[in-house]
Amino acid sequence: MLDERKKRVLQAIVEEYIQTAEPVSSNAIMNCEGLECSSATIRNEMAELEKMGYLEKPHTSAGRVPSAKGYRYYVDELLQEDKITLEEIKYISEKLENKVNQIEEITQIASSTISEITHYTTVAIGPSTNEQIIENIKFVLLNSRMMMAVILTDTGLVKETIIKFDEDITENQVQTLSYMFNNKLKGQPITKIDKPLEKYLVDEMSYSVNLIKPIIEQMKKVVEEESIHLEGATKLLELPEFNSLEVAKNFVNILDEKELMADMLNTGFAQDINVYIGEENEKEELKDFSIVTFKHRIGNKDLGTIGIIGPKRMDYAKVISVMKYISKKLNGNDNNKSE
Amino acid sequence: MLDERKKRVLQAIVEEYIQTAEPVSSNAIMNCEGLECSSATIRNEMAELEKMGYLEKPHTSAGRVPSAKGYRYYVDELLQEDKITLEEIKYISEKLENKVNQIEEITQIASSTISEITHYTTVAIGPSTNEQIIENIKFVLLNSRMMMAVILTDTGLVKETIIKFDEDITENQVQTLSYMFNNKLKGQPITKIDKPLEKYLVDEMSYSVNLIKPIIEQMKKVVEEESIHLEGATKLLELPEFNSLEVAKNFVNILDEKELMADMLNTGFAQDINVYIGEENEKEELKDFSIVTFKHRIGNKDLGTIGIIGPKRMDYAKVISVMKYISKKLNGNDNNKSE
DNA sequence: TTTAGCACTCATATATGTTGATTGCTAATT
DNA sequence: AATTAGCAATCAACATATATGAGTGCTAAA
Repeated sequence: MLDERKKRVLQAIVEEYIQTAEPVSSNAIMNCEGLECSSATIRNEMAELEKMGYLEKPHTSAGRVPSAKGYRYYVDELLQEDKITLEEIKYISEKLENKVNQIEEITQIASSTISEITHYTTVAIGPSTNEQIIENIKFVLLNSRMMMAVILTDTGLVKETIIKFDEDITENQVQTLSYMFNNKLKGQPITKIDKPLEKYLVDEMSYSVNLIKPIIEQMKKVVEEESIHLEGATKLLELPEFNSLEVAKNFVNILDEKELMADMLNTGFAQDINVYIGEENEKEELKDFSIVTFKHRIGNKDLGTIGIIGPKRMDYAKVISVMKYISKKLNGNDNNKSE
Repeated sequence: MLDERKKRVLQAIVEEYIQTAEPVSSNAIMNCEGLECSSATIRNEMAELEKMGYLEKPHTSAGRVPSAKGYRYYVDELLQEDKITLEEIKYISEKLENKVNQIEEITQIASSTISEITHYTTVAIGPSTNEQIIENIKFVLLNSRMMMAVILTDTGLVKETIIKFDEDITENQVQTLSYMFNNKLKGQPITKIDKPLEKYLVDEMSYSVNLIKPIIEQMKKVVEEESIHLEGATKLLELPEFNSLEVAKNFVNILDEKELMADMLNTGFAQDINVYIGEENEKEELKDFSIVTFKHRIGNKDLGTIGIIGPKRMDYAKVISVMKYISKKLNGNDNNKSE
């Protein structure tokens, strides 16, 4: 357990470092609130905090920098969560309330709003489709060789795809297909669109392979697609820690790897808001970054995940308060009178 | 007009510089084909070429670098276009023939193929929708307050969007709407989906505003959306000229600006393949890059534009031959026996 | 327990020297 | 008249030395 003054020192250092990105010296925080003592005293405290693992020194004659443990302590114990302004609350409300009709888009809008306010990069991923239940399937004949399939799920998600055939099809065929597919799939999880179904329809129901195969394949493909959405990809490049070309390149490459992003968003959801600081990230590539994520859900329905990715010295107070607010708004339990 | 040896020298310098990204010295090209003379002679030629504006010197004791004028001369007069290998031809054919069914996707596939082969960044933009003619409109009732609209155009383009209503709608309403819209819009340019139409339907045909307004607005929106597709965005970052953080950041920021990209692809199409070298680009931001574009069209139907963006010292020979080949393949006049 | 004082450390900045690639010119050669 | 060898001059790039100063850690006094 840290005594009161050590907490103060740690907090001051974390906050100063978040702001300046420069190692913090004993002088720099001497005049901070609640620290009315000399730099020498602070140096002593700093030395102890370092021994306990909360701080690090880049080199002997530099100031101190928070360690992962330091950030963690700060986030868990010291953070003050009221760093969201009234203007921001207003802005968020506007953005979200305007467009509540597009269920797929809402996560993206939330994600871009977060990026705008925090100036970090955000990643949004749609709901993991394979947990969803098919509510309805529509087939629409477009022309003699093209059909559109529309899949509706219980979460309100809509996936649509165009299917092309090598032979002509008729409105009648589409009708019976539509009936058949709905009959087999309504109320079933979306993963039931698979090879066995194709086999069943061809072998047992004696539909033509040329007809069924493209339908199943295309629907399967579109259903499995994960839609990842990046916002503010270049924002981090403005930060001083990205002044090394090495790091900047690295970051851009990370963002390019969609799978990594998806993984990142899909790990562990113990709390409503999850914070991973530097080395706490499972992926090696992310160990220089901090990540804050939350799931957008209504009831127990997963509607997507939003993550923010920033430097280890990200402004946790702001990020977390913004995330909490948006999460509350999205997930419906908003009893906040913002206007 | 340049004499034969000057041409040789210019060509050697351009090609060497494209390969190495280092200023080219008189020694370096002494043993090039058709240049059996001493470095001193080459130096004399180089000095003259510089005076004429084809070459530049970064500083006194460095080699020469081609100027924009130099590249231009090279592209117009000296370039040999057979820099596409058999493997590449095979690869392209495979990629393109595999997926000729998705009309929207084809431009993107072509674009990603080009990026893979050339190792530059490519940008693809869909056909400019507002020239297209509506062939058919389908409305599909999804549930009591959601409808999907599908628009088919003469180029085979399909746009679809979900429309939500504030009041319940019936299958019957959708039927008459569908009839009405098709009646008014079939054979019309896509730009006819506009405010006057809304006004007409509401005022003259006495449809409910609550019904018509969301339909028109949403369809208008989806039709106007420009779909820009980037491929290999990080590839250029590997090139030595992007070793300056300044340039790298600048590049990433450029790619982020969708409008700029769209503009870039939509300027001037005098030739089938257009080459803009450095300062020749209208946009200030692009003056350190070269851009090669071509339009994907069948007959006089515009199906999209593909552009490649690379350093001024891009491998024009390769890029142009790949682009020409793909353009030929896409645009149908392929009388090349590749297999 | 706190703090003033001071020697020590070390990244950063600046100046200075060295190297080597490359040019441009001149004079000799073809 | 055109080509080429030879050589001084140039200058970025690298390496090395020197100075600066911000910041610490320790000691001893308050």
